[in-house]
Amino acid sequence: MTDQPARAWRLVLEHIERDLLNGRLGPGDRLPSERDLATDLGVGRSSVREAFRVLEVMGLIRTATGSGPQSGAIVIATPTGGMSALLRLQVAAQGFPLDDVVRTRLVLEDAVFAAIAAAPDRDTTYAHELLAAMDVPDLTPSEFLALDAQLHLSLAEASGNTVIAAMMAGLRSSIESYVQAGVVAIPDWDAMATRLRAEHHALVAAIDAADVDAARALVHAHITGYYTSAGLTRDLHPKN
Amino acid sequence: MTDQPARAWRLVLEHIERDLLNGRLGPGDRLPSERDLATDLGVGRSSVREAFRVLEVMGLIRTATGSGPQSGAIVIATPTGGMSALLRLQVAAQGFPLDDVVRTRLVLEDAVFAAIAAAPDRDTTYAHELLAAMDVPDLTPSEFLALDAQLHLSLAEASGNTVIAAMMAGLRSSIESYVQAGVVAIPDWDAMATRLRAEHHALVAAIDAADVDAARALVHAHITGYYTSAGLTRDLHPKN
DNA sequence: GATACTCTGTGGTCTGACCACAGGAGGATC
DNA sequence: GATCCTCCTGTGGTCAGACCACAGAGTATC
Repeated sequence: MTDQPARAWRLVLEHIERDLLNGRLGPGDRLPSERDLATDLGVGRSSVREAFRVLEVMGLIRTATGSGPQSGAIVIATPTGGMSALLRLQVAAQGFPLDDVVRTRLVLEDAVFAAIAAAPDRDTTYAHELLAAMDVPDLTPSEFLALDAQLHLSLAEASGNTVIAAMMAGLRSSIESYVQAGVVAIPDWDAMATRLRAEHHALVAAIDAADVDAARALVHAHITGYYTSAGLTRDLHPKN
Repeated sequence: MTDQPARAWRLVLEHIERDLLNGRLGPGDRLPSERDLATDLGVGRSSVREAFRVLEVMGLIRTATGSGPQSGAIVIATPTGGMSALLRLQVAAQGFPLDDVVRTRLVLEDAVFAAIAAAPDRDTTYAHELLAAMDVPDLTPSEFLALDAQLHLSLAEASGNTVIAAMMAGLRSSIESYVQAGVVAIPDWDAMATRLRAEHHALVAAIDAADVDAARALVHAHITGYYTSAGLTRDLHPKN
């Protein structure tokens, strides 16, 4: 792609990516030890470690000390963590405006609900459990919002698209601190919680009824309503 | 968030994220030197470097040697690169199935076209230039596909949503190697190129005419058509 | 046979040492 | 005084070596 200056850690990264791409390395496999890889590639161990760190934060590998088959660096390919870290940092560094994050969430949520509602074998038992958990009174805003996030995330995962699920998780975590901070801007939290509960119930009901259009309209109102109330976004365009 | 074991490089990462979040650090700002940060945080320089590497790959900072105001680590917040790296590696490690990537691209492309077509002040001059460039005969598949990617990406950027644009760029780059490899599976490349050209022209025309529905239908057919022809995906669900 | 010990290899970290490089400070030159 | 050149400083990039904590396998002991 873009010609990068030949840095040692990039060499390592490219080497591993190549092994991944042609199947020499796959989920569950163990990478060579840092020392071995360093000597094999003719770089220092610190350079290997820098590459490993990138892979770890991106959710590609997990590292463990000690000996045995579970030690060392192992390919795991857990996309959620990496996506969360990336989006969180980019939002923090103002690479992504909050409005765009919310708008994107709207787009993806839309697709999620459409996919679930249209799926013949949708299973919403977990969603119903979360709904019940959120109906418990006297939840703190933090607890409520955590369950809220879990509900939306579980639906995203239920849609069957791992990429969208990971992106949703990332988007959510990227604005989490802002959402938490926005609670104070909501004059009557109890009223807001009641409203969100009702909207969630309606949302899941629409899914159960396979009513795609209703689900879309509901989720749109649901999300925009909360963010504008919390003072996090300006008015969002009707579409996208 | 998830309780991580206290690792030195994580400490650095969290420190920088905190500075980013509360505004002590912003785009264009220079980070302390690696040595200073190391002594300030009470960690080794190698740990600082590991954190910097993560930030660099994620597109948060850029580093430069030498002295002066342009040297050192500078916050840039360029999301595209990081998103591309993340998605590319995750696809390579089979964390993201190819089908999900294509499906997600469909969802986002859909939103892009809807947003552009609905925008009152859309400017498609660059898109038209790219269309003209693609009309040049005797382009190699590689050149053609590169222009194709550029066209779609430019439209995503024109939609005004930086998050979606970055995601589109990432999705594209994550499957680039597969797309290139899939060319050989296409029996008559010239016919395919002709078809893609026609579809692109129709797509941009729909945008110019502000015909959202037509644009959506066209982009859907456009993308699914290519990927199935290249043998990259099974049949994709009609929605999502 | 069960238990306790040692030994090995792993990542995690720190330190110190170079290198190449870019830019500024200061002197030499005109 | 203005210009050019040189040296010096501080930067990231890299490597080598040294510890540490840890987990597991192998071994000795009871």
